[in-house]
Amino acid sequence: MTLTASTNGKIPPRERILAVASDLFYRQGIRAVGVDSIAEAAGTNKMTLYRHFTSKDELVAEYLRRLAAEADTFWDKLTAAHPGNARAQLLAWLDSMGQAVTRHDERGCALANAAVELPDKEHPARKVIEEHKNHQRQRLIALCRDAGGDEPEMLADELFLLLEGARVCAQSLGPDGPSSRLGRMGEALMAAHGISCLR
Amino acid sequence: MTLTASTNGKIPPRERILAVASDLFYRQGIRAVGVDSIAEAAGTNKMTLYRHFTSKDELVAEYLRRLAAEADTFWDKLTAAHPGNARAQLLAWLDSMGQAVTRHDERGCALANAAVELPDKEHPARKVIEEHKNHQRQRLIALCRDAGGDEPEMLADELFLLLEGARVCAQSLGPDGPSSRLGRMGEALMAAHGISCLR
DNA sequence: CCATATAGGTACTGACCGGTAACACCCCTG
DNA sequence: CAGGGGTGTTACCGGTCAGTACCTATATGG
Repeated sequence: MTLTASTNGKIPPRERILAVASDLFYRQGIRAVGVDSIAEAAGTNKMTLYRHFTSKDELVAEYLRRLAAEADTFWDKLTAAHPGNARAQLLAWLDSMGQAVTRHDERGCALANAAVELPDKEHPARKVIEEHKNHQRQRLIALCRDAGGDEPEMLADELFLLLEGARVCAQSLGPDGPSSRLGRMGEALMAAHGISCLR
Repeated sequence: MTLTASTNGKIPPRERILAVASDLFYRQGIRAVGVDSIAEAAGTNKMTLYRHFTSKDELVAEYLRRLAAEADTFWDKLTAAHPGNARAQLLAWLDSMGQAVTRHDERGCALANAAVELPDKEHPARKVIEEHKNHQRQRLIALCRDAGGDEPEMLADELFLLLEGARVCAQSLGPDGPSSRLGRMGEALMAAHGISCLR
């Protein structure tokens, strides 16, 4: 029926639902997407959806859990690509973020967006968001420390906030606004903390 | 009936509706708040609401317009408080933002949050958001230029993204996370661009 | 070949959504 | 006093929300 239903080869419904939900939640917003439309776009129905997820809130939490895991895998790849070279890892991370932020379909960090959409502290997604953001921050701090600059925690938080800002800014001023300068800003900050950015 | 209805002295319904809507939209999110609950909390009813606002979308746009105007007034006061002294204005701005970001009821920038909640480019709120963010950025650029640092546009965008990041980060990691360091980060950036931060 | 598990289909619930129609009211002004 | 604009009240519209009951179809594995 729907576009995505054609990719229904042997992928089990749970995966199809999650894939479709991820796309819709990210592009249109969590509250804007109903479970009916998710089920339909996944080429299944609401009953099957509720057999795999106890509630929409749980589906949202799982959607965010997947993204958090993907982000973590991305960090692992970054580490493996420049083994033992924290400075190179940091530069590669910055470069990737700079590119991601200027993509035209960029709608910011799905986790951060979810935090905006779901202010209720009891929502199951809140724990996922908080833990992931904390985890990312800690990895960044460790990276800055290993890269050998002074005040590594300060540098890490600067880069963290800068990225967070660039991703949200891209949604209001577009990918060609201040967000497009994220890479250069990050390098300037690294330099200011005594980490060379020469390749 | 409701708490806010007690402040119903001589304030016309349009103002009451806007005040209540601002509070609810900001705290709970735009999509999470229905027009019925706004009308009820404003001590009036849906009909009166629709006599003053053609649609919920228009009410949302007006809510954001008010906030944008308030922010502009705040800038004007800042300018008047330190006439002719751009450096002092910049420091005062930074100080205010640092304080705002660590407030416990902080839920970030209402305009930026609205951009997250309303991805539809046709929504009347989008224009308000885009214009306001652009305007704020330009004011910040002018201020950095007047303060006499080198690369004023770069500094302004750095501060801009840092603030945007701090406000969104406060929603995931709380007011005591990286956001609490906004002030010091901003001063470091100013110093890096050759603007003294001594009082 | 049968049993069980998983998936699809349909129809439904009760609540809420944004938005409107019709009518009574009250206060201010002419 | 008459009139009218702004307000309040109630009931309603069609649509959508999250979530469920019940039944059928298919596929897999003993």
